Amino acid sequence: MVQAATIKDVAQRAGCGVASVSRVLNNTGPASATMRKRVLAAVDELDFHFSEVGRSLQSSTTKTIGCVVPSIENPVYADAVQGAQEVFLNAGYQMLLVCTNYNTHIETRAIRTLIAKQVDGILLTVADAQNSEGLDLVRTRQLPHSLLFNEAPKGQANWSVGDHAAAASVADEFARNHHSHTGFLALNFLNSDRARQRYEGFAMQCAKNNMATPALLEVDDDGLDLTIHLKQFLENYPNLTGIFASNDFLALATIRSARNLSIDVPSNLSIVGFDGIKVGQLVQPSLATIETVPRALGTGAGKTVLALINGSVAPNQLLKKQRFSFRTGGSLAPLSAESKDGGIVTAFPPSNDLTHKKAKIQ
Amino acid sequence: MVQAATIKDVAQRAGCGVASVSRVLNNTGPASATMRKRVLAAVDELDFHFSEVGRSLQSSTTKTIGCVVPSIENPVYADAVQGAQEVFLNAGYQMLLVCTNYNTHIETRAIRTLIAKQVDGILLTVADAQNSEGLDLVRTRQLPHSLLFNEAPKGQANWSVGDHAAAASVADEFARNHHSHTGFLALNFLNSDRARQRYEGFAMQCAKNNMATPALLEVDDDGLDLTIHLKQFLENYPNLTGIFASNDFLALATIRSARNLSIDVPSNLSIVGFDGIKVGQLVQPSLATIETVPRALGTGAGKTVLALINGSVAPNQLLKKQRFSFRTGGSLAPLSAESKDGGIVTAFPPSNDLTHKKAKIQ
DNA sequence: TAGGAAAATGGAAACGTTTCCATTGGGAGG
DNA sequence: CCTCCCAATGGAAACGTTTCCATTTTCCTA
Repeated sequence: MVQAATIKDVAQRAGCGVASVSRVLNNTGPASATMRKRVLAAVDELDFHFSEVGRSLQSSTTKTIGCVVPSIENPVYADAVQGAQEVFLNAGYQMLLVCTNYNTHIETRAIRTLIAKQVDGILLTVADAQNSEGLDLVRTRQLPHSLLFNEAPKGQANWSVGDHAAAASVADEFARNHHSHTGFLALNFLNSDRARQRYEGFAMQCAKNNMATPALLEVDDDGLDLTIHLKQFLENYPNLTGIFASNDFLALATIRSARNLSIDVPSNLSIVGFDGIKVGQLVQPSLATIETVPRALGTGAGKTVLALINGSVAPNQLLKKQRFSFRTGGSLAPLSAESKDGGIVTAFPPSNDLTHKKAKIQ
Repeated sequence: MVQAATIKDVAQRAGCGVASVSRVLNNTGPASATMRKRVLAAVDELDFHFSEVGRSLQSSTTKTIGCVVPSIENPVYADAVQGAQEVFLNAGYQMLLVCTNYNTHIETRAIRTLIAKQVDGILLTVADAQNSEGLDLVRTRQLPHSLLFNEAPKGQANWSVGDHAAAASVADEFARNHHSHTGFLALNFLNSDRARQRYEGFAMQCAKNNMATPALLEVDDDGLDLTIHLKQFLENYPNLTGIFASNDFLALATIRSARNLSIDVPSNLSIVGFDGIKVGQLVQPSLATIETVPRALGTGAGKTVLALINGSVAPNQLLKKQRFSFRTGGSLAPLSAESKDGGIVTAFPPSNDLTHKKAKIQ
């Protein structure tokens, strides 16, 4: 690490005081033409650049914004993060990124560190917005911030999908296609308020549509092979004709597992995903899903934080209808009369056990 | 923004000098039991936390590492970034992330800013490692750094796939399957040294295998609809039986476009991708591709930078064979004898065939 | 040419740490 | 009881900026 020149070196070289250097370089306050020339020359010779650390200490602003998300391996978060990052960069800010892996302990510690680093603002997706130590810290310091993907209580800044309503619309689509026995497939159900809201929205709307309460299947890793889980799930719930997967990867993995089990999608089983990732449109059958706009959420939340920082007016939140939409796809088809009276059930003989107990499969 | 307490406030409250506070809190130097108690009490009452900015200024270390990549919308980079980020976090460092969108101007500016912020190290994927202003800056400052995905000249730190060799192995696979007329499909060909290296490695090995020089098709946006491009490409090169796409998304998009054109993959056209993204295994036909280990590259490069920072020994680079491997998949099939003597050529008539009749296009 | 206002300039304090060094106080050994 | 030593403690400098304010210089005008 070669030692960088400081403003003192420049002053010495230019034969002036540090104040003059600062004034010239920042164009603040008066300076004679000769002084300008001398300072600029010295800067050039020494390849001087300001130390942002010194500046931050003096100005108590770091031009840095924190961003906390569960994981950018999920393209939804990745897109949002990238969108926010671009907004920040254009405004002269840089972004400190932390991925928490849905671990609240990491989440809290990360937020603490970001505060200690004196970020000017913070963007965050927490595991549970109702109960987040880190979020409380941010709030009590009144640090400019916006939630991302999490819904916030009363008028607090947040950019979210509207998981409850979106999931409800999936129930409506199943109803429109005459499915009445459905399942909900979740990953990280315990660690994410979004997954829970999706389940609740879905279940609520199923009830409204006089459909059966959806059966719940939790999986705890996103390994690709759901085949065994799916087989067991379908054995436990032989009437099932549709599955709502809480994200598109799960949905695609389910389709593939169904293929392994020789269950045709959609004629024997309909699948709907959530998120609207790009590949969903490339595959065969194409994936019916909730299409979301993660990038727009990211840029929106980014702009909100910037507005909070410099006291300008925040951009409008997205209207409800712009936040998600149902995307039709080949993985969801109307339930045929044939299927209804047993077409697929032959493969999964009805069991006597009609109770909807939770199918938690390790 | 509520004003945070400083070490002076703590000292005042505890009725001691700031030096004592520092000693107690950092466990450096002696302190009496009563002093300890008083300081700790004051810290508690004021909810004091050190300002990392003040610390950085004094210690000239920021516990921050920069990371510059083209885009985390690409899961390959996202995985690598996340891996590195975890390594950093475990070592007590945080990560400043910048996405350049393959724009060298942004790349250079970002690196400049990171240096001004006095990051302790930097991880970077540049557009062209042979000619990168930003990389030069990093090198002349002797800032601890590692390249990621870029290959570096002579013993400089880098964690890369080995694009040339990997692409060569694709040529070998095509040869093994009796394909001799192939195409190379590239995105960002002009902006990425990786894409060029892949093409070169592929072309070189094609030549070694006595295959035709691969036809090159560049596309300039990653919109999903390659159909028109593909149609034209196949018309221009009617003998083509295999396409090597420079990443898996392009490969999947190509398969889908082929489907639109009623060209069956793999019986009429074989496709091989690059990267080995997860969904490649979920789709039908599964994607033959070069499987890479982006996460391992990210963690490796992260550890290398940390080692460079604290002078310890860097982890071993991955051996060549561990960096990539060919993953077989349903999208690549042997060219059948039938096809060879005209079976598929009906769909792709030789240039002397005037009919140019293709199976149901568009 | 003297006077004065405006322009130019530099010194120093402040931001929040750590650490060097000097000072204080207490206890043990003579 | 006096020394001496060591533990404990606090003051102050240093890190790299910005900015206030006092001082010097310049340049007009009377």
